[in-house]
Amino acid sequence: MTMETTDRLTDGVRTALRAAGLPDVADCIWEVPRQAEHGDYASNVAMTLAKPARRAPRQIADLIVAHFPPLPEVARLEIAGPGFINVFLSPAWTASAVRGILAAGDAYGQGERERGTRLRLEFVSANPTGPLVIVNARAAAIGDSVARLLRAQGARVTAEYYVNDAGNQFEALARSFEARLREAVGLPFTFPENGYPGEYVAELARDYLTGHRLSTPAEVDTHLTSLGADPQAALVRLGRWAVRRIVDGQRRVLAEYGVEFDAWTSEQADVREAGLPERAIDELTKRGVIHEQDGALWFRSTDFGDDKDRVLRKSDGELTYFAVDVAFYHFTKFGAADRVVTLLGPDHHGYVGRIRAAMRALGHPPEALDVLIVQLVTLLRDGTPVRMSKRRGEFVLMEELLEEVGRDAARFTFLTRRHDSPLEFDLAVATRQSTDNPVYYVQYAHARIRSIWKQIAEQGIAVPPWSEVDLTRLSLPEEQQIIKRLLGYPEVVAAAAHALEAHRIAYWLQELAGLFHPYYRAHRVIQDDRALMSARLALCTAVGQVIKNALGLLGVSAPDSMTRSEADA
RNA sequence: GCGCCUGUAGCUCAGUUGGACAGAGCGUCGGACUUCUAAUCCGAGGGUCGCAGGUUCGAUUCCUGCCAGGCGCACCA
Repeated sequence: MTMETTDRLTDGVRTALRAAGLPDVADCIWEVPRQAEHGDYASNVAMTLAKPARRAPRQIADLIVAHFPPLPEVARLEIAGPGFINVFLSPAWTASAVRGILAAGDAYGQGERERGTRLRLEFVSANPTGPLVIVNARAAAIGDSVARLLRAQGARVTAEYYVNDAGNQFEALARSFEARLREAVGLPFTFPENGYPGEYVAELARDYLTGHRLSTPAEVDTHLTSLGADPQAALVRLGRWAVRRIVDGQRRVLAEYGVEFDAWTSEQADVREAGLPERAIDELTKRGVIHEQDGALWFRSTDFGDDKDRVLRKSDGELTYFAVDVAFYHFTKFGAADRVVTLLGPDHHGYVGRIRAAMRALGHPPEALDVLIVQLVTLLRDGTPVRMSKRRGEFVLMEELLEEVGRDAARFTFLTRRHDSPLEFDLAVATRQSTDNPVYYVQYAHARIRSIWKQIAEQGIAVPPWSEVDLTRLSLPEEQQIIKRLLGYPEVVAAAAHALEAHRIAYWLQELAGLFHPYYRAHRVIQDDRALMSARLALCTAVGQVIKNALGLLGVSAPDSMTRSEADA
């Protein structure tokens, strides 16, 4: 793997600093200036050194430039403004860099910043009480892309889905399910007050009856009493059946979406029945941060930055959800990982403080836990919000979204917003197969490049191996600009992974496509000047490769051709 | 009342962990198809970066206050 250009520039600066007898810097920020006159890279290192070196920024910049070692990629250095060092790359070197991109292929853009990190990434984790809805699709798109980004940086990522198959919500589902079973055959029933009224529970009940060959009230009555020694045990068995079916449905939709999880952790089986909450309480007790009050067991989370102390075991003897979560985070997550990332909905953000407090109390470094809040999605149909009411069981399902807009458009659209920002998802726009829809703009660039190759093959044109192609023919300003863009890609991936922000890739892709399309229209690749053709072909192939790699990080396909459907033709 | 998030072009949003005249897409207006796919391209117009202070050589970015919107503040999950 060749070193990044910016790393080599940083080495150059440090060499110059040593030679000039100036203090060293740990790192050196290289940014790509907005304006071409400011060069290809610019650094403010001279300004940051002004204080420790007790010299004027421009004077330091002069010394750095004077002592900078010759590098093949650097054409010249300039000092500008208050002390910026502007780097101008050599066009010949830039052009030759295309070869490196082509050689790296699918691996281009991967890095080592998270090499060896064991990372546990939890996302979606919808309650197993109903099908996935649109906000889950957003979390799935973001979480899966963050997982891909981190893997591209060498992290060993476990994508985890936590199934809350215990507690009040589980019980409400089980009671709803039982009521629907009785209702289906005409037995008397009372629908639970906090139950799940959605039609899917009734559907599930009908499936259950069919599967168990039950049709008459008498059969159902006998069956229900045969399920367990007491009504509670029977209810639990019914509930488990319903949860299994619902979770299977969630898993299926996620798989269609291209999202696979490595771990499906069950609150009931993997945390509660494994006795982890009790062990967590023991550990906290040993650390002296537990006290009893009013018959309940409290964790003194205020000692660790929380607003108020939190109950772990209620006065009725039951564990709180928090106690279970502390165990889940401490044993299951941190037991198998150095770093933990969780995506949560905005309704849970008040919860983050106490989990952080508990992890600090248990000795986990605060920076090892990241919580990303994924904001809500407002669904629009032709500009007007689609009303959703969970209480009435009315919401837009994730599978309906997939059916209507497709996997690529859905995922890409979710990744055009920062996770922290509320999202308006306009179905009309996401469905439209046109310019409005950035995913097609990017995919089209890839398809156009593949199409050039198709032409090459059809016309029987021979293309020499890249090692024999004279890349210095790539001298147009547009070509230089595109190559420099491609060279910045690994840094964008690294930064996106570090910030846990997949949307940066989506924006970067749109900008790359925005450079490619005008170039493609203005300059022909296939032409009589075969040397120039080969050089341009190398560039286009590199662009296609990087688009494919970047779309891969978003879980979006890179098609060889675009076929517009009749409706929008 | 307390806490978190958000406030950037008509709309939806970026803004590279404090940098050099503030960006994109859509929408509006005007143009370009005998060409490797026009799902494309070219051009024009559009802004007191919510408001007011502060830190800094330098602030859309950091700090404080205020205004507006969203969400959360259980011995619920």
